Amino acid sequence: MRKTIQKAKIQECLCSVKTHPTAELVYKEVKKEIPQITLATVYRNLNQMAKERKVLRLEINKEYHYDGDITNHQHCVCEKCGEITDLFKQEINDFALEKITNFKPSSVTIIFEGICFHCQK
Amino acid sequence: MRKTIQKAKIQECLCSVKTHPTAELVYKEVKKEIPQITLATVYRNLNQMAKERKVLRLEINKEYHYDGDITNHQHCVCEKCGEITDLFKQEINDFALEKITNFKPSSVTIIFEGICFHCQK
DNA sequence: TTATCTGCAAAAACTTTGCCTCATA
DNA sequence: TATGAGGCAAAGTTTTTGCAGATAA
Repeated sequence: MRKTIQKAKIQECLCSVKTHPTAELVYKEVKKEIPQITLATVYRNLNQMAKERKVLRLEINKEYHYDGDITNHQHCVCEKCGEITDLFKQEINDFALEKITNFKPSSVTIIFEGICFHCQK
Repeated sequence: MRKTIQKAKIQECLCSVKTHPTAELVYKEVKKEIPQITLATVYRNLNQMAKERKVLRLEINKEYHYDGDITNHQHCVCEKCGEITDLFKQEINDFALEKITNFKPSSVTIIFEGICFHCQK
């Protein structure tokens, strides 16, 4: 895997936000600094990085969302506004992994769907 | 919501399998009994049933997979063969829901990715 | 130098939608 | 018989792919 400016900026972009952007959003952001970049390049790099577990890929509402934070955590998705927020409860993952048998998990994905703090008002 | 043969057969199909089929697979199955049925009808009904929480809709590998079992459980997805199996550990969901704050969850989705029992050999 | 990566454009895959007809209630 | 549902075809969205030229090592 060769170092390129595109790759570096994509990773930089993902690590600097907590919004779990889609490839499209990463593209728009990175394009500000590298105008000639294409969506295909963004997809290719994000896929590669996800495969190497350098970023997290979530499937939410029929789109891939990416997360630069690869520490174990969970996600909350608001059914009203669509916002994706993090929940850091390591013990949830630990508990879940403890219970599993007959299957060798390499990852656990835990997603809560519901109404976020703001939309509850 | 009006009763139709299509709807009934789709639900029947989902409830009789443990394979978490996609709309396409449900379509192929139901088509054996209702040859004139279309994929669009299957999608429309599955979406409706998912919204009414009569079936479960999972997003796995960029496809919707449907589950006729709406009791609380978890899913294991094999990274080799793609098989989706159920894991019934109610306590995992309970534990997860217990830990959550500032968010009103209506559902929890817990997916383990890894290598299934068969592919481990 | 050479193998990998990017940009561009086109294709692919999955899902939804519009419109008209049919059938349930 | 009135309205919701299905069939058909087309469109929409998101993601992937092939190829030729560019670039990192």
